[in-house]
Parts: sequence; structure tokens; C-alpha cells
Amino acid sequence: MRDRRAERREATKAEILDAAWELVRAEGLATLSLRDLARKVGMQAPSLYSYFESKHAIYDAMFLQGNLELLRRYEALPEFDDPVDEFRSNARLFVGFTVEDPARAQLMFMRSIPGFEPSAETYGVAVRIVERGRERFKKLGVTKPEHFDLWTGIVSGLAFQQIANEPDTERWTRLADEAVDMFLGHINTKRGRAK
Amino acid sequence: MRDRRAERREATKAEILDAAWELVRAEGLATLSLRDLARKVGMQAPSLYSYFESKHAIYDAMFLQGNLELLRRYEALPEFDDPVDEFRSNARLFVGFTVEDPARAQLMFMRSIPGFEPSAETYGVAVRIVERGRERFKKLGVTKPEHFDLWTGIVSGLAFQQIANEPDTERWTRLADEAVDMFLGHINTKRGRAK
DNA sequence: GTCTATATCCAGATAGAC
DNA sequence: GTCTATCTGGATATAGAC
Repeated sequence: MRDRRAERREATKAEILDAAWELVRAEGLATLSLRDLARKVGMQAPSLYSYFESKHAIYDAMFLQGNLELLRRYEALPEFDDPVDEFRSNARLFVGFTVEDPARAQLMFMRSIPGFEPSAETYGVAVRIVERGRERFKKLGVTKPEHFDLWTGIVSGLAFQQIANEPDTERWTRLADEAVDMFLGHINTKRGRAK
Repeated sequence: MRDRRAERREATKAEILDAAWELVRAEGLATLSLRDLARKVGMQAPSLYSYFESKHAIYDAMFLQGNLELLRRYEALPEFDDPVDEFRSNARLFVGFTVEDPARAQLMFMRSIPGFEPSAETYGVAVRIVERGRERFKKLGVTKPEHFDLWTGIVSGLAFQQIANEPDTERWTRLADEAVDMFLGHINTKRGRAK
């Protein structure tokens, strides 16, 4: 039998998290306060403690949501005949994900909230995303771990430059395809020479 | 005639800023408080207002110091016979600067302090650094502005991945030289094709 | 589960004596 | 220029009534 009470509770938790996302998008990640958050969902601040045991627990749940969403998008990527298309869509996916919500990226990819560390369970999802990427790249012929790190450096670099310097333009994000060509040209050259 | 009083005052300001750097390096950029800072230099918190008109003014002075230091290092780079060496030393310089003091990089390159915007004068130094880099690259044959942006994306990407994920290793920083080769290979290929 | 009331603590900033 | 004292306001979190 359905547990209607538990369902209601989960719905409220989701509602709180939705409101939290709205606030951090509008006011910045570090500015989130329980007062504002409670008011936004029509509660008093202490009532939030019925749903989350601390403010960090809220950040943790947001961190988890963000990573689940990113994982979902990676897994939803279609199959491509040309591997180049997979690299490109991969890069575009990450850059787009970062730029569409800089506050979320700040939470997920930078260490900017004093004292906040994701819980082990939550962090596990982030690890799975990286593992998945690494394996996918192996299948596409990128076997050296250094090359995968180089890739993450390039792609995140474009994304972070964009949100840090010109969040409203596409100055760096539009370079994603060219960066992919550059990366593939590089590892293919090295492969060619090695043979 | 020397203004001994002004000199003393500047020395004290410098002492306060040194203490502030120590605190942010140890406790994190966002955690800096005027109480702690004052105690560290043997004052009470209100006394700091004799030297800086607000906490943001302290961040601003730090932002300026960081940028002046970075500019100084760029200008101190030796001349190289081989342009490749200049690109490499350039990349190593930025990556090293970022990794040696992540809190400083956070202040200078990310927007992580709520409400803090550098003053116009201070921001000007940051702009000069970028302008200088762009001009230098032009002289080295990197004429397309997109390629300069691609460069900053790559180099900062390696540096930021390093400090965000494994501040105590060299997993990404050691890839700097390879990234330079990749970048140069790419723009040379494009040049070759264009001819 | 939600509220009011409150505890506790901390922050940045100001007033005014010395 | 530095201090004490204080203002003002914010935060997270808890106790206990309903």
C-alpha cells in the first residue's frame, strides 16, 4: 500500500529544494539562508528542520540532484556513427550544463562553501560520472589516463572561463567544437607517431 | 622630506594585508573575518577601520596585490629564442601561480564572494594583464582572438581542475607542456591549411 | 509538522572616550 | 590611532506548546 504520508513528505522536500535552487540562481550560492528559503516555501525557518537536519544537508541534497541530472544527461546521449560527434556532444553537454546554471556548477565543481563536504553516498554519484566518462573514452580509443585529464581540463576550462568572466555571452562556449578538434588532432598525432 | 607618518601607515596596511593572506590561505577566502584579522595583527576589530574603510576594501586591496604580483611575474619572464619556450613558460607561470595559492586564485579569477566587485582602478590591472597577454601572443603569431581565448580556457582549466579536485598532487599541472604542444599543433595546422 | 520564542553566536560597522 | 562599548542585523539551530 502506498504510504501517502511519506509521499507528501518527499514532495515537500522536493519543493524546498526547488525553492533553494531558485534562490541560489538568483542570489548566489553562498548567500542562501534558511530564513529566505523558509519564507519562499511559506514556512518559518525552524520548520525546515523537519525535512533536513542542517543547512549542509540541503546543500548535500542539491549536490546530489545536480550530479544525478548530469549523469542522466550523459546516459541520454544518443549513439553516433562518427566518434567525433560523440566527443563533440560530450563537450557541449558539459559546457551547456555548466553555463545554464553557474551556481549549480559552483556547488558541484568548485569548493566554495566553507565547511561543506558532500556525504559519501552523494559523492559516489560524482565519482560514477567521472568513471563513466573514462570508460567511454577508453572505448573510443582514448586509453591514456592523462588524455582524459587533459580533456576534462580543456572542457571545464572553457566552461569556467565563460561563467567567471562573461556569463551572458558565448565567447568561450562557442569554442567547444574547435577545442574538440584540437584535442583529437593531438591524440591522433601522438598515436600516429607511436606506430 | 620623508613623511614618516605616512610610511608607518602604509607599513601597517601592508602588515594587515599579509595577515589577511595568511588567514585566507589557512581558513579559506570566504571565512575571513575582521575580528580574526584584527587579533592576528594585535588590534581590536574597529581599529582596522583606520586603515580600510570596509571589509570589501580589504578584499579589493588583496585583489590588487594579487594582480600586481601576476603582472610582475609576466613581465619578469625572460626572452626565449624558441617561441615554444615562451608559450610553455607562460602556461607554467599561470598554472603555478594558481596552484601555489588557491585562495588567491579564487579571489582573482572566480566570483565567489557575495557582493564583492573590484574597484575600477584595481580591475584595470587585471585588464592590463589580459591585454598584455593578447599582444604578446599576436607578436608570436597567434592573431585570432578566438585562439587567445582558447588558450586561456586550456591553461586555466588545468589549473582550476587541479585546485578543485586534487590540490596536493600534480595530476593536471604536469600536463601543461603537453597542452601547449596540443595548442600549438592546432593553430599551426590551421595556419598550414589556410595557406 | 508547524509554530513562537529563544538560545547562541557571529558578523560588519559606528560612537565616543582617551 | 586605538580602545571599549555598543548597535544592528544576520545566521544556524533548539525547546516546547499546539
